[in-house]
Amino acid sequence: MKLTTKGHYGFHAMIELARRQGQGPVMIREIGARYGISEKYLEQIMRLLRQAGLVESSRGTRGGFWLAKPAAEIKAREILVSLEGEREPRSLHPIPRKGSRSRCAVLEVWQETEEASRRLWDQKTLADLAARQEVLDHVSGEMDYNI
Amino acid sequence: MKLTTKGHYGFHAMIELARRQGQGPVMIREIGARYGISEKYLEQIMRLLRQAGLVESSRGTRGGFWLAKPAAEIKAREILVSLEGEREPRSLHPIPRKGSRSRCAVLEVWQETEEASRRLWDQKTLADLAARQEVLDHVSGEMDYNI
DNA sequence: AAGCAATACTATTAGATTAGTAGTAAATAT
DNA sequence: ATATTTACTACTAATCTAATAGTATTGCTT
Repeated sequence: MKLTTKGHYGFHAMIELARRQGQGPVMIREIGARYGISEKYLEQIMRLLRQAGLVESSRGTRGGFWLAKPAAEIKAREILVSLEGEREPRSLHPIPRKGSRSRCAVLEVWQETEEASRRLWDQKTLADLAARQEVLDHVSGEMDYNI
Repeated sequence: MKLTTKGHYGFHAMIELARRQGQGPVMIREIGARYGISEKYLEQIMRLLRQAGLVESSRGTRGGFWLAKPAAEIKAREILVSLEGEREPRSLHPIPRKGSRSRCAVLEVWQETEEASRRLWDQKTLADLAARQEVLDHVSGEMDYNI
C-alpha cells in the first residue's frame, strides 16, 4: 500500500467528517481552508470517496459531504484503496527465466511485505484514526515533531 | 520500502552473482542478455551496488562484478536501500493543524507499515533469495504463474 | 420561475520520478 | 598498442502526481 498526498488529504477529510458526523453536510471549502488543501483537488478526492461508497453528498446551498456509515465501520484500508488503488506487483518488468514459467523469489518477499502492510491498514478504522488525531491535537507537547 | 524495476533488476543481478560466487568476475553483458535487462541501465544499477559496498568490480578484458562478501551476509534490505533509497514519509504534503506542533495519526500508521516492511526485508539475506530462486526455477510446475 | 450555491464531471497542464539511451573516459588483459 | 570492459556524466521519453480550469448539474431560497 502506498500513501501519496492524495491519500493523505483524503484521510484528513474523512477524519473531519468523522468528527462532525451527525452535524449535517460539510463543504469542501471548509475542509480545504482548514487543512490548506486545494479545493479543486479535494473535489476529485471526495468524488473518489463517494464512488467508493464511503461518503454521501448533496449539492446546492447547504450541500456537502457526510460519512455513508459510522466511522467505526470504515476501515483505513478502504479509504486508501479508494484513493490510491491496489498496488500491482505486475507493474514491474518481468524477469525472463528459463522455462518462463518460474516464479520470482524477489516478488514473493515483496508480496509478503504488501500483505503485512494491508493487514495493518485493515486493523485500523476511521474511528481509531479520528480518536488518535484528537489525542495528538490536544496533548501535543515537547516531544512532538512536525511532519 | 518500495520496489521498482530498478530494484527488481538489481536483485536478479545480485542473485546471479551469488550463484556464481568464486567463479570470477561476471560481466554486465552476460546478466543483461540472460535476464533481458538493458545493459546500459544495468551499468548504473551495478555502480550503485558497488558504491554501497555490496559488490566489487574490475575493468577491461575479463573484468566484471563479484560479491564483496558472502551472500549470507548481505541483507535483502541493503540491496533495496542502495537502489531505491529509504522512503521518506516527509515527502508528503504536511497537513497544517492547530498549534502546528501536532503529529499526524495517518502518518503514524504509515510508519508502522513501513517498519513492518523493513523488518521483512531485513530478515532475508541474498543467500535466502538465491536458494529460493533455485527452487522455483527447478521445481516450477503446474501451480506456477508468470510475473 | 429565477438565481445563487454547492457538487459532478471532463480536460488540460506542470513538475517529479522512473526507465532508458548516448557518448566519452579510464583501466586492464593480451 | 589495442581490444575489452567498467566508470561517469548528460540527456530523453514515458509515466505518475498534483494540481488547475471550465462547464454542467442539482438543490435551496426567494
